[in-house]
Amino acid sequence: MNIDALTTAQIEHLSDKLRAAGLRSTKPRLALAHLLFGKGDRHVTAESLYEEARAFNLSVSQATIYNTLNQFLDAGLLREVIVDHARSYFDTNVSNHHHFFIEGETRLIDIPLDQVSLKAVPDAPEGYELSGVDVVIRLNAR
Amino acid sequence: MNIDALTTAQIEHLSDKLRAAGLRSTKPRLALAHLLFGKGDRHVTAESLYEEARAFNLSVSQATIYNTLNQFLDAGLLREVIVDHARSYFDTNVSNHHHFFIEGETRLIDIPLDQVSLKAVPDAPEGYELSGVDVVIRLNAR
DNA sequence: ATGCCTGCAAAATATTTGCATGTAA
DNA sequence: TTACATGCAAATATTTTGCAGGCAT
Repeated sequence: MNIDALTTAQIEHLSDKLRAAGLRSTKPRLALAHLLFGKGDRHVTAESLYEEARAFNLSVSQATIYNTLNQFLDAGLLREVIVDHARSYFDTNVSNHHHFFIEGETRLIDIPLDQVSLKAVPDAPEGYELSGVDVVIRLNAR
Repeated sequence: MNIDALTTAQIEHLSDKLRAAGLRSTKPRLALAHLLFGKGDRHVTAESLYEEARAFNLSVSQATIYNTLNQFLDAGLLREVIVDHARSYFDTNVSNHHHFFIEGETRLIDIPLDQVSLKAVPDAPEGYELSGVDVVIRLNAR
């Protein structure tokens, strides 16, 4: 399986998505966009995406993986989830929701927003404005 | 100001705390414990504690700062707060509570537990057990 | 005396960046 | 053609670790 197996319609769709985000449609970006957005919501790390890319017969450098993830992030195509100081996680689901994080594994699970809403959000301190609320529920294997 | 300015009572108190945690009472640990626990709840990074230690006329290496923070963490004297992949934060308040994090600054603010409790905590997926719930409210300067 | 601590420097890890080359528009 | 992308390697930043010497118990 590789990028040449994609249909013209798939490529057009991804190209449009990239251009709508202000990014040029290039082969590495198309392939990474396909991996990221082609099969529903998912979570990746730079490393997991790099390995997937190679399995997809795409020769991208790690720098391009990082650069692409950061560009997609800036463009609002991805969301970053900070749960582990060892590694950055990226979520293709950019809507408001929260996460389970399994300690010791490299794995996140989405929690729909309605299953974990807050009773009340405290006011931001004077001079600051709220930019986001992240809830992380940490799990251990039983 | 340096560690020799501490009273015998202060030193005894900190020594007891260290020994109760299963750690030997050494000069670097006493001084760091004084900085960490001597003035109410606070948040530090390895770097901020390192600078404070030097201002306190304590010559500790960065390795000792990191090792000590990790030992205190393992002993339950500190809690780690994961909000930023650039750096680790340690909180001397180990009770259940949440945080404001100011984007672009190196600063955390505690939120008392009763100001931000969840309506409901979702069940852990089969095979896992809940280990903690972290709420981070991100702020930007207005 | 023994085992835990510490400092120093080197290693390990994740991520970013400079620069020359390549490619989309 | 021109500006943006990419690959490679080197740089950066944080944290961890190996080892020799020091200190608490």
